[in-house]
Amino acid sequence: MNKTYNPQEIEKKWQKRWEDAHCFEAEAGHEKPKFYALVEFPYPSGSGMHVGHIKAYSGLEVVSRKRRMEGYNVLFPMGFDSFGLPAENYAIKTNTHPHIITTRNVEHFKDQMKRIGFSFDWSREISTSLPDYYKWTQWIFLKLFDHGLVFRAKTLVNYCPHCKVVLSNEDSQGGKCDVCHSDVVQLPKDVWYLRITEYADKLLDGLDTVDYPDSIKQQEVSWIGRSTGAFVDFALDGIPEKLEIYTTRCDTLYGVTFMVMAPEHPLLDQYKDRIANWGEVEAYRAECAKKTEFERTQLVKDKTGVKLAGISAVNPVSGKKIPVFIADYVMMGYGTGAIMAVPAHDQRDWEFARKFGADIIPVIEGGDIEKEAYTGDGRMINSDFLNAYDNKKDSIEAMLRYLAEKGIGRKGVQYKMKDWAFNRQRYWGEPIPLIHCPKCGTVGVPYDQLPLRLPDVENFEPGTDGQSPLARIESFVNCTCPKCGGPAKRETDTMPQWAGSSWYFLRFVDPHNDEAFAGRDEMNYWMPVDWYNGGMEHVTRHLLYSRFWHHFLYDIGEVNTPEPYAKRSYQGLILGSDGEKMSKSKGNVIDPLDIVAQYGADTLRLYVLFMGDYTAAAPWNDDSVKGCKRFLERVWRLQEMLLPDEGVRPAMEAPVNAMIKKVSEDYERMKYNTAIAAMMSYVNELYADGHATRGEMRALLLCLNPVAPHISEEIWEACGFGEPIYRQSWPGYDPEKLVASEVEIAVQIRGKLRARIMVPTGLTQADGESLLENETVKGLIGDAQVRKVIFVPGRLLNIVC
RNA sequence: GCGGGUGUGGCGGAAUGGCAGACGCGACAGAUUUAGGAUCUGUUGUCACACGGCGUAUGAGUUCGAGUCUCUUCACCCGCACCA
Repeated sequence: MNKTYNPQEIEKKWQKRWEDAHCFEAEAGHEKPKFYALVEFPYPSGSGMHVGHIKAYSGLEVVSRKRRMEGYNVLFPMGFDSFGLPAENYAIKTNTHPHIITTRNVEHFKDQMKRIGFSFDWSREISTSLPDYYKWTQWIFLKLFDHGLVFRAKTLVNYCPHCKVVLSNEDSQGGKCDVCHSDVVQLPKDVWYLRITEYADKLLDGLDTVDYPDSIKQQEVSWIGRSTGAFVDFALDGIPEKLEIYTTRCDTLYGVTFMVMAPEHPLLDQYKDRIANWGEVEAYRAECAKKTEFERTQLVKDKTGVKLAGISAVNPVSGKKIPVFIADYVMMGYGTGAIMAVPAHDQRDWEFARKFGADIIPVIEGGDIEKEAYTGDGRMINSDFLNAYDNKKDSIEAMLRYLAEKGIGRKGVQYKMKDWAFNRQRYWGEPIPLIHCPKCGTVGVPYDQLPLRLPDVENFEPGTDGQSPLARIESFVNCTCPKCGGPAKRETDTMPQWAGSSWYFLRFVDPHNDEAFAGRDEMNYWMPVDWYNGGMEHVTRHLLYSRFWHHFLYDIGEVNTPEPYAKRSYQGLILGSDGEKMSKSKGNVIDPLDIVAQYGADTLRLYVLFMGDYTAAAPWNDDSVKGCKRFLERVWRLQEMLLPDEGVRPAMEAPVNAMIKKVSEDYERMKYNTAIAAMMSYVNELYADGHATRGEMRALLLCLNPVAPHISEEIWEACGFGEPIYRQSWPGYDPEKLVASEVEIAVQIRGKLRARIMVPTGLTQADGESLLENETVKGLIGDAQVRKVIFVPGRLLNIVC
């Protein structure tokens, strides 16, 4: 060994070896225990990989390499989520087909991933934009359609004027478009939905059966937002229809002093000739429509509204006539779009009542309703038969019974989550396989005609009329109805970005199957995914959507488990060196391939795992990258200190075993930073000694391999340790040899540190008293009376005197 | 407003209720070097010459012992949000 460490050279060499040996491909047999590790496949953007991708993949990369060495059959696949708006926008700009752009980007990404040395199974690569793949996306969609989970409705939708597409609720969080971040507007539109709300309870209950961090579970729970309450019918004066409202506090019905309807409530249009001040209503509506979602929910503290003239409602329990308002603090998208207002016990109603001069009648004892609404619990008052109850649980139950008896109300459940607006008025997505027949209505494309291929177009520009570019292709649009054979037209919307990723993990288990999305045997063996790592930003999008699809496939008997992922984890962001989120505009973006060119892939991998707690955000630091390179160079130079002994010297037994234990455990806990620190400490000990035996070196290289596979393989080979590390077993440790024969413990007097003494290993709690004979300890106690001795073996001796 | 989280040296960060600051960066010193760089060795929370004292956002509490557990206050981050 007289070479210096040259990462560029050895990394290329080992990447080729691994590829030629096919050593990271999952084995076809099903005898071994399996381990399915999944990381979120990327959208192949033109700018290539981001350091965030490296961190996201490196975590399970380490676990996968370790599990292979432990004898598992490991599936660690990679593919590309290749349909999507950025490629299409770029296509419009450069007038190049998105397929060409996507193919180029995929090749670029793949090349980059290989240069990092990730141990992905490339034989199972998939791309969601390829017909072989999206055939099955369409197939699952048709199954959803067949089971009544696809519907079309004209409602207010989230629309991005910049991208010219309808967005789902999940894609417009905070009133911003998920793709371009511009303000989303509400428009009435006729679009396709998937009935995800039908699965709300299953998605909630399923969380109890999986191993996800609490932060993720909580976020899903609050996004689904289940609430239980009651629907109550209010009669309206002079209108034959009842006004149905939703409330979680039906026991406060006696305190209802007015009603509020959302400005968009359909009943208004239906009976507009009975509304004396219709002009005022229309003006208010126009004003509301102008506000963005953001203004309507965040900035507007002042309640606004219009009282409907000529209309009043009747409180169904008290029989009192009460006024009806429209106000934009009531949303059409939640509950029934109308509420019963109880100003004494709801702050929003209270504010509205104050401004519009409505009565405030307390029905729960407590608080001071002159100052604010009282939302706490207490005895019911002014409420007839409910006055007998002193807590809301009982009073709600009593009222529910009453409402049911009288037939004016019923128990109900509401979710914040809305049905999934499932459409894009764009080109680069899966064509929705539905046909509109004037005679038969909406008909699914027959399964044997899948895939319904995306036709070539000349112009990818979305239509100004809100229609997809597909609508301009007559040969695509015009077809015959599969039912009646008559002339019909194809649906021209495409599926949203999240369609292809909602089931991709299933395709990985059997990617070349052309009979089914995946074979039963393969699914029974590989599913569920044992460990899925990805970004926190996907919790209320991809994670929710894919769980929904999987629950559905389970219900129709197509997959073997309801939940797709047994365990989920996430990684923290890598921030720029200025502590800000990396972005091109801030100029703080780090290109991972620059780091590879300068320091090597092993240094990059080591750094992203060492930089801090894996789940926490941490800023990039160039100097720390150098420190990681320095560590690898120290490992490299250990070759100069090598002793011919194949074993481990007695003095090194404890450090070797302790390192193996720490690394083994910490890799599994995603505590990569402390695992690496343990290896650094171990190397420091070898340097302090000035020597390392071959046995001591072997242990280090095996432990280091999952993080820095190239350098460890290279040194392994140079030392002549035999078969490459990818064929070796993970090292075990001997618990007996974890600590040396003597150990230093702390001596405390009343909890204050006073001295450190060496004691033999293996003392038990009972030996504590005997330590009082130690000279150092005797000196500390002096003449004092020992009242209590606390001895924690291996750690400390605390004497109370 | 609701939910979740975080707060430890100059910096990134370690610590099953048991020696706070592992490991790394940076800094300082020494060795080597014509010099710089690289490398190796040492020092590096803070006050103090020292003995020792003080230190994990804040104030209290539990305990032989608290960064860790309980309560208080403050600050910051993330998610949701007129959700009836």
